[in-house]
Amino acid sequence: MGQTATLKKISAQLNLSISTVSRALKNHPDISENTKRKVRELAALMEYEPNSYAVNLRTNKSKVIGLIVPDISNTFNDSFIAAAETAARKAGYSVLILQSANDTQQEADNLRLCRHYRVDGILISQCSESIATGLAEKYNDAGIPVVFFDRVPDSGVFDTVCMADEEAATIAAHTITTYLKKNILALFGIPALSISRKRKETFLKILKDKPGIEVRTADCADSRQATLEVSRALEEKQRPDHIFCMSDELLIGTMKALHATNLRIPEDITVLAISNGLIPDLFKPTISYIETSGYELGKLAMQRMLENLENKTAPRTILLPARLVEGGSLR
Amino acid sequence: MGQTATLKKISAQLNLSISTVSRALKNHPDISENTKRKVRELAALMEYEPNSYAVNLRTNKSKVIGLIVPDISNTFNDSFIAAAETAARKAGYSVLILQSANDTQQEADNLRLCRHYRVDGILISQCSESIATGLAEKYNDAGIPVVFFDRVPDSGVFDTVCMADEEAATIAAHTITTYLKKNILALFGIPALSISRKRKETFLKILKDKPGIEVRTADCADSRQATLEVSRALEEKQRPDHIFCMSDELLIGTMKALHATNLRIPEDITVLAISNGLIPDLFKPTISYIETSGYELGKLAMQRMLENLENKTAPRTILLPARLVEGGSLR
DNA sequence: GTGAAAGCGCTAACAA
DNA sequence: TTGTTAGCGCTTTCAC
Repeated sequence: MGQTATLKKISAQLNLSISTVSRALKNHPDISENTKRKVRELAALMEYEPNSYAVNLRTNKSKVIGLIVPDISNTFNDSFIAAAETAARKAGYSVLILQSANDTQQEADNLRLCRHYRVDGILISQCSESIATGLAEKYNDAGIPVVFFDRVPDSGVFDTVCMADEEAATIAAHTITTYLKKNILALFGIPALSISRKRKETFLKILKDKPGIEVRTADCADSRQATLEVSRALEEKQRPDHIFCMSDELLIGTMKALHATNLRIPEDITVLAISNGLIPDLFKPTISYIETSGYELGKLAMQRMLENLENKTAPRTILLPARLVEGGSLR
Repeated sequence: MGQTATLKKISAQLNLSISTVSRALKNHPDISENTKRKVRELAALMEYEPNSYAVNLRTNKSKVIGLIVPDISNTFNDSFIAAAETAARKAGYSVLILQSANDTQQEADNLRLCRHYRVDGILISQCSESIATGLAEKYNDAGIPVVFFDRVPDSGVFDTVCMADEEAATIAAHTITTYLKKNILALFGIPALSISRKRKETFLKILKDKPGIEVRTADCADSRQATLEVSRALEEKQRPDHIFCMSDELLIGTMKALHATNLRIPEDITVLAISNGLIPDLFKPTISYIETSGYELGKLAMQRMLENLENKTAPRTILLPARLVEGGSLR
């Protein structure tokens, strides 16, 4: 590390004690203006930067927030991260980002790393339901706030920030009745996640007893599987006249399948997605979508975290309202 | 923080000294198997996790690598980050991700934060040319390796990992002669960045003296501006028969403009981009592109960083070879 | 207005 | 094989 400036070195140069220098840099009222000036000047010259490790060891505050996501490279997660980082920075916090790669073991490792780095709080979008939830309780008890976002656990005992899933699914279902669609293919994510289950249940409940509406659903692990499911459905004699995708990933898979056909949107088939907003705009016509803004969610989640860091309050469930953004894929 | 386990607490419970416990957990040969077993059991029970701040203060190694990017939410950067994080994790490092938001001041702040957190190394995609470069020299001198990626400085005195820009631009130019294109619109990023300049210069040099080829270029700050430039060019009486985009962002802007017309790809106009690979596949037909894999680059850059951390060697310039991925947008 | 000293949790040289 | 001790850089109480 070469010659890093420390309080000791500064104090030696100025013939002052370490504590005086420390106080001077903190603008402590006890210290004379003259001393403060001298200290500050030398500190600037030597490019003094407090050693966070010493500070944290002493104060037991790391000013770091752990952010655990299943995967960074995902238009939703990355805009979430971008917003969260910005909000944290404003409050003097940094963000340690950890990927779980949809792996339960790695998710547990990440929680361990958060302990290792003594993070002040944890923001997590869980990949496995059980593990994270179990550990979260302990962290909360230990005074480390845990805020779940996007992929949140079901029970109401944790702080959660996510889309209004029921509302979004309701909008999606109502669109179908509004546009008089008859033959629906609806794609959802893996049912292990509460976010998938919630959206699917609500969606189906509303359409269930509607006469003359045929709904077929598929649980897709990824975009590739969505392509497969859509291609298969399109080959059947009663092909869908409407496809609903609960995420960007599934929309991408769907469009790949549609592009392989000559079907026109919206004349021959209509499409609706739940999306972060970038992807749907790339198609012609643009795809109508129900917005889930990673950016907004990131801002909200970090705000909630900072609140908890201020003083821990009772768990709250924060829902980001859903809204329909009209593209050209409905008719 | 409640009751965090520490060496002290463990040693008290077992009537051992702190150092014995420390050594036992490190599997030091001096310690008896019996003691090791007892210590490990209690440590597991108490969920002991070494306090990284104490460790780092003592060892002067943080096991953290600072990763500074202009912006996280960008398909290139996020796949880079994902790959870099994975590679770092395997080597026992964590990654502190900092955004510069294309702001020189914030970039300088991020470098300060890296000092504050005493990161072991810095990976940076710079947003301003001068600042980062100046500081990097100092860090390197202080024994903190700095590796530039993607948006790298020109001079050969730093470690850099990026695409083979000249090669990519060469491929792009040759495609034009191969397909007998006559009227080219070529979009580049802001010229303040060496990556833009390099690609543009090479591209133009090759096409310069080719008879019968008309090249028009535009420097675009973002996707919106690309849309504008393309729309404008398409309205002219001598409209382009080929558009080249040096990035995904510019491709998105270009396609938005093309979607607003009735021009068919590739019959009426052809398109080629330099891209990370996700975006071009969303269109119909898919867009041909010269691949710049954020994922590959992230892996390479982190490998180079780890090498430097092992033992610092002379700066090296690592280039990721370019390759053309054929879609349906050329003819 | 300034200094001395203790201690955060850990490692490692030295002692026993 | 285990214990003692010093010290990493900082904050903070207490003393002067």
